[in-house]
Amino acid sequence: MPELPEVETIANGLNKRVAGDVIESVWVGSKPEPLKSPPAAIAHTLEGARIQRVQRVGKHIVFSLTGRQNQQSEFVVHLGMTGRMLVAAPEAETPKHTHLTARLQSGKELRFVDPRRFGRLEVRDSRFTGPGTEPTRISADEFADLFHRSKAPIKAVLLNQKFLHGVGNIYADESLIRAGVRPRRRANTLTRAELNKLHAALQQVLQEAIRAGGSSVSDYVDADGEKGFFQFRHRAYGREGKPCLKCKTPIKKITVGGRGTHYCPKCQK
DNA sequence: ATACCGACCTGTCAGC
DNA sequence: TGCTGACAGGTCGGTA
Repeated sequence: MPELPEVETIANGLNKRVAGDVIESVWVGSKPEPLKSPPAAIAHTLEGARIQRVQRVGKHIVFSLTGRQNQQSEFVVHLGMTGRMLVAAPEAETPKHTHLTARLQSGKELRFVDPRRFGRLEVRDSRFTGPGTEPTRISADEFADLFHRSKAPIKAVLLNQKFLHGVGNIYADESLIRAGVRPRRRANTLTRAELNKLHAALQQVLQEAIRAGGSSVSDYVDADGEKGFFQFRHRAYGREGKPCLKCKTPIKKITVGGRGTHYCPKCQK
């Protein structure tokens, strides 16, 4: 489901609602799939801990915790395709596919729900910095350095979290159409001017999407149950057959790196 | 080293 | 109405 702007929106929403709260008790579902840490370790780290703050790192939600003995730890959540972190009243019905619930001192309940179980939960005592570089902060020079050597299609490189973390299928397509670059172009064939354009386009798209609260494709909602509205500003993603907003040429859909990929055959070179 | 491809899961929707 | 298959915002590990 969620890429950088959606995760950022969710993390900010969670931060507003649970920062400062204390986790009193934790229930972890028995299915091992969504867990990267053993259930007992998750429960042990979370119970009694105070949530200092909630932030986004790449596509991950990071809860910074202080334990009973003042020890620092982190609870790292990856939502996969369909994961959700919800803050609910305890009496609210528990949704299907709930894998973790945490009772908070304030009376609220934090819930992790994930039908497809592609999400991951992990506790750790060292700081999580993510697999790659933050696309929102990278400079044009660093950006060019990162990409100019790879022979993979530029879209595949944008999706590779070890380079930039946080960019997913929607924002890869949206930044490429804004930069006028075809998704199948080998990264090392992009000129410096094109890389600069792509760098600017990506940062602009991410910023706009964050301001819009993310893209709600199908059923995405943030921590408050609010939909984002960046989907109305998509130029490529989900617009197969519809006219390009610039030149009216129908948007094409192909597969790149195994992912559905949308682009304008005329505007993108 | 690099790059495809299936696997991991469930839900939804289009087509028959 | 109901079945089947394709597809979905992500990542990992295997194979060529």
